[in-house]
Amino acid sequence: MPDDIGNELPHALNVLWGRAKPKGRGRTPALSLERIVAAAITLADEEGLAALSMARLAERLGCAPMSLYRHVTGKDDLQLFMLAAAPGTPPEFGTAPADWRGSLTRWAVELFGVYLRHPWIAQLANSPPMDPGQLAWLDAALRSLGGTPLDPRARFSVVMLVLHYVRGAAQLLTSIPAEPEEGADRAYAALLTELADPDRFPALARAVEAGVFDPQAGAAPDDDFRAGLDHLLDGVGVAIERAAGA
Amino acid sequence: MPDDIGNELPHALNVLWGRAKPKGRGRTPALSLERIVAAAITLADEEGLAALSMARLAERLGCAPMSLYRHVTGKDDLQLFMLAAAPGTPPEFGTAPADWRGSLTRWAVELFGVYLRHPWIAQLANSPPMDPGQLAWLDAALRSLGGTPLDPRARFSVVMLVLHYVRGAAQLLTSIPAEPEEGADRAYAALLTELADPDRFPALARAVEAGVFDPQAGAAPDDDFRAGLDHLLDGVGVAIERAAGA
DNA sequence: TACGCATTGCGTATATGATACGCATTGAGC
DNA sequence: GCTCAATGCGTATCATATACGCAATGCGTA
Repeated sequence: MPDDIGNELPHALNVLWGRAKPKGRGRTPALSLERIVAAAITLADEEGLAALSMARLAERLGCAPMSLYRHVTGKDDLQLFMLAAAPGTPPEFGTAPADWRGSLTRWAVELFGVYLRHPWIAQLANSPPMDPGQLAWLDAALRSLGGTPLDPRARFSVVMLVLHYVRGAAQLLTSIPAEPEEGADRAYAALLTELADPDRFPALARAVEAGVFDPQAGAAPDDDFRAGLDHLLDGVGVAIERAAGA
Repeated sequence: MPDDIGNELPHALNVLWGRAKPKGRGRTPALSLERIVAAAITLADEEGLAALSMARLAERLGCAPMSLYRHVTGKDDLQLFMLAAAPGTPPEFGTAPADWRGSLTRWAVELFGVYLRHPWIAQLANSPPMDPGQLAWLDAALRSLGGTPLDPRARFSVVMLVLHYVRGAAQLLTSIPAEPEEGADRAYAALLTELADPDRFPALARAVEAGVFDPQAGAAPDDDFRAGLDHLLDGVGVAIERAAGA
């Protein structure tokens, strides 16, 4: 790993990959990158990404806005750090687990939980993962397929498929307020009932009528997620059997 | 369809669903909602979502920034209009096409094209679709499954699965600059080669080594997309056969 | 034909936010 | 105790969204 890695890379990546300079003497830092990132994550979790401003973050940390810039080159940089830190560590399993489906399911469910806890991740992640945090998750997912006969390209394709599904499902779920809030908009289901004109949107109208959008009685909120995931993994199973037969 | 539909809804939705008031006399409008939305879409396409500001939009339209607010209540409103207009109309097929797989594939490929032409859609769409434009796409996808034995809930689940995949794949593709641009960062593949330490990320290192991230010689850019889509539809096929057998 | 007013266009002002720049502060090592 | 590097932060600037109200304008009507 040569040390000229990121001459043109965002500052955050250089730090995350351990190329921080060993600063010695000087004033004792009252702030630290870890504290800043942790506070930023908490703020985004509690009040949404739109509420995350340098000023409000500084307020929470009890420091002046400009103090943050000693640890972070800018807001983009901060957001990269947040993306790397928030997901935590992926589930552990060996290099070639016997039960690929169980492993990958666990991975997906845990990642789903991450997205639900930090909905802003989905709004932020526009660039491909390049930090150690996200690459660890990616590696874990690839490892879950280590015991299958799939070739590397197919494995990656499967992992991306699962990743996109997890992300999309979480984003959809967090964007729909579960209950008709006191003040604002009625429930999504009720709205669709009014808007889905059977002449204009026949299939949609039938779905609404069948109660697809009504909250399921006694169902866990991630039941729909699990059902879709199972469809998806059925397809992966087909590909695996095909590769095994070939 | 009662006319008190959207007392608490965003202004854009009321307009889109045809509840615009029949204004009569007055000064002849030099601006129109259509022109504003079209210009906003062009701007976002050409310079990215970040470059879309009311001031820059007004500049392009040759009007003062505040003039826009006569047609749109705010920037959020404008973005709703953009989301409704940009996708255009979905592919046409009957209520119960015989070839569900062909229909759904066509739908997915066309939607993929929409996302590639307008990458900002993926960054914007945080709320569930409620405008006629997006509901038309949703309806078309549901119709593609009209001839299958899947129940309504399963159909919706499948459509969401495809939608999430299309969105995620397009977002990933547009976020990676194909070639190492002159100025900035090297290609993603080269970067991963340096960062994927085999001890820390064994599965990822193996994938990199196998050339998963290298551009395929003589392959269309959407080949990877089609491959993933086929995996996905295999899973749908399994579900359909299961439902047919039951 | 001329007038009145509804409706649009826009100038001004304000609030919020990101961040460049440079000075003040402080504490570890000499 | 002194020095100086590194931190904390005050001030200023620029971009942006948008409230508010006046000015411009042309249709319906007298």
